[in-house]
Amino acid sequence: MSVCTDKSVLANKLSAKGMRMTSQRRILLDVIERASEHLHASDLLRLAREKDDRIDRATVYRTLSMLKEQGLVEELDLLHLDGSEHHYELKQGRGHVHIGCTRCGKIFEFKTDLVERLEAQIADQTQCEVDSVRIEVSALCDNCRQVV
Amino acid sequence: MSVCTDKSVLANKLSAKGMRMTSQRRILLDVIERASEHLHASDLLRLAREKDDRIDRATVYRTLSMLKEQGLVEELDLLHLDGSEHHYELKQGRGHVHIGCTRCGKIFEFKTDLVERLEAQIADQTQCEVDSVRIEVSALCDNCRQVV
DNA sequence: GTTCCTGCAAAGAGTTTGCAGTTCT
DNA sequence: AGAACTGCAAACTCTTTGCAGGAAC
Repeated sequence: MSVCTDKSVLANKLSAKGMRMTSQRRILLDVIERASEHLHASDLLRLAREKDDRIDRATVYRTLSMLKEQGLVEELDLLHLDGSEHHYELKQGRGHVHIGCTRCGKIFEFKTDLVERLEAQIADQTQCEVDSVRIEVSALCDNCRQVV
Repeated sequence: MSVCTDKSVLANKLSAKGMRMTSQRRILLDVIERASEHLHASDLLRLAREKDDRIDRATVYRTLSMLKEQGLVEELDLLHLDGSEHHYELKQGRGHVHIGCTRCGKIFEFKTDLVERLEAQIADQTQCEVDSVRIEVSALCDNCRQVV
């Protein structure tokens, strides 16, 4: 696991927004950017502590909340397939859907233009100004269908 | 507020599934069926206690969890616009989306055939067997757009 | 030098569980 | 009679907050 020296994309964005950069934040941002899965707060805490074991839970929650406010990460529930934690991922282009398997708990991403179309419909038929769209599907995945 | 004597639709469905009917469940089912809004557990407890003040929190949670398992109610998060409670609604035909206003917290329902189409796409392009689709949109509603 | 951020510890919400007694079928 | 359900109380998980010291700008 590499030490994080260079400024990450997130760190640059945050600095640009005038937020302070601290060693804790640098570590947390790095973990979030490298994450291959959807992290929840306790994952993030554990991974961050591998780099600095004095990082506190409170810092993790405060950082996540700040990143959410700045529009850099998105909060998901992923259908609470494992407990009631929140999950976080880098804010991406819209157009993707999370499919969670109710049996094995695995999360799959599915890309579709229907999300954009949904936004267009809402803009068209309501007076609402859409901020974000969260689509979570519970399903039985290929593997689990064969096992059952 | 009327006393609930007749068997409700939910009660019939549950009996048909071989679940036991108790006075507590009858009250809870009645509240859920009459609800005009998306209830959370504490709403349900409060409303149920208007009819029988000995009903316990644990019974509410156990009943909700049973109804969820039986596929009669659906759990929503409604974007956690007010805290991190779960919300519940009667399981309906799919095709509807929840739009939550980030400013006033009000929840709007929006009907669209895109949900069905999404399911069709998933069935078509993945090996997953869809169980349910939850779409939650955060937005600024008409009223709040004018105020800001 | 001021403002913001941090760790610590404690509190808070929301939910779940073990148990002994009660109710349903 | 037997299984399922209930209230009570305690526990548990996830998250937030107040505070005093420390780091960033």
